[in-house]
Amino acid sequence: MLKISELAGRIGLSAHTIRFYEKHGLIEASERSESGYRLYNAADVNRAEFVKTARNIGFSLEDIAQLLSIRLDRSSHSCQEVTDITRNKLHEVNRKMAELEAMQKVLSRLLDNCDGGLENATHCSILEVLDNGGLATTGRVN
Amino acid sequence: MLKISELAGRIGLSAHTIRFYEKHGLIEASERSESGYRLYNAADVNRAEFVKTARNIGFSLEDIAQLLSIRLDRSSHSCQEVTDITRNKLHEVNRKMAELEAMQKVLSRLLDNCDGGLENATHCSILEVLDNGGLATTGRVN
DNA sequence: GTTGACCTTAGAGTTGTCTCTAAGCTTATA
DNA sequence: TATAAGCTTAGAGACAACTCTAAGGTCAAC
Repeated sequence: MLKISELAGRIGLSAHTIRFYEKHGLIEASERSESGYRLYNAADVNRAEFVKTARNIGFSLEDIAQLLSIRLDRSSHSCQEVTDITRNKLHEVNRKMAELEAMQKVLSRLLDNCDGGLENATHCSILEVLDNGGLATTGRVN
Repeated sequence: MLKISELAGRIGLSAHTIRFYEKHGLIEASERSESGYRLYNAADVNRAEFVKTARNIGFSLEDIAQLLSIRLDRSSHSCQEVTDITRNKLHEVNRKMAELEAMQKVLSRLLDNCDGGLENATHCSILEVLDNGGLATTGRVN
């Protein structure tokens, strides 16, 4: 049976975060010592590691809560429920990537068109673009 | 002179957001009507449009505050200050993209290895991966 | 028996960007 | 003149995922 900071050290989270996860139903200590200390058994540790792994992959705490409830009773959930959660996450990641790619292109083009020298910013091409509502349509990167 | 909701309609922000930006020093109304209504002149509108354009590109409000202070007195700032802000933003975007790409790869691989059928989740390969600490080292996508 | 590390709780604070509410004043329209 | 739309302010609430604090109890070592 591990105490909270032992579990924390083992899975690489702070004790604070573990309590926070507990409050949100993700991690639990199946026992308490006489003095009220949380005590984690092997199953608790596995569950905590599951949470950490899912978090590392990028699942939200809410996603993880759903995954845990499936994990808790695998036979009454379908495999599809798991892939749905995973696919939704992938779509979300794809959406964010597309946004970031757009930003990346614009920022790169702003930098390409500006030498960034030590002269003053009176004719700075980046400020001009910002003043003119963005990159011109002509020659815009798609 | 535009009132707040006229400005809002013009640049595509809510009046709420414009007041919020004002509180953070990004947008200002150089005049008030007798009754206290904000009144925006052409320069105010240009400034607000600058803010909106920069926000669309993805600059944070803090970035924009810096860009605005340069814009306000271009001759006492160097072009380099502007490119520095832009370059930092690009680096930040690149970092986030790398994170998202890693997530994308893992999620795709999880989905590849799981048929996601309606059968129950007893042998769900995704749950297994999560239970085993992540994708195996052998064959890991770099 | 004292020090210091560790544990407990409830709850507040952080970050960034809004978004909304309440309570009341102003302006335009019918 | 009545009504509705629009404006004002200060301040609260939302979101995610922590992060920290205060005030105190517990435990191991010396």
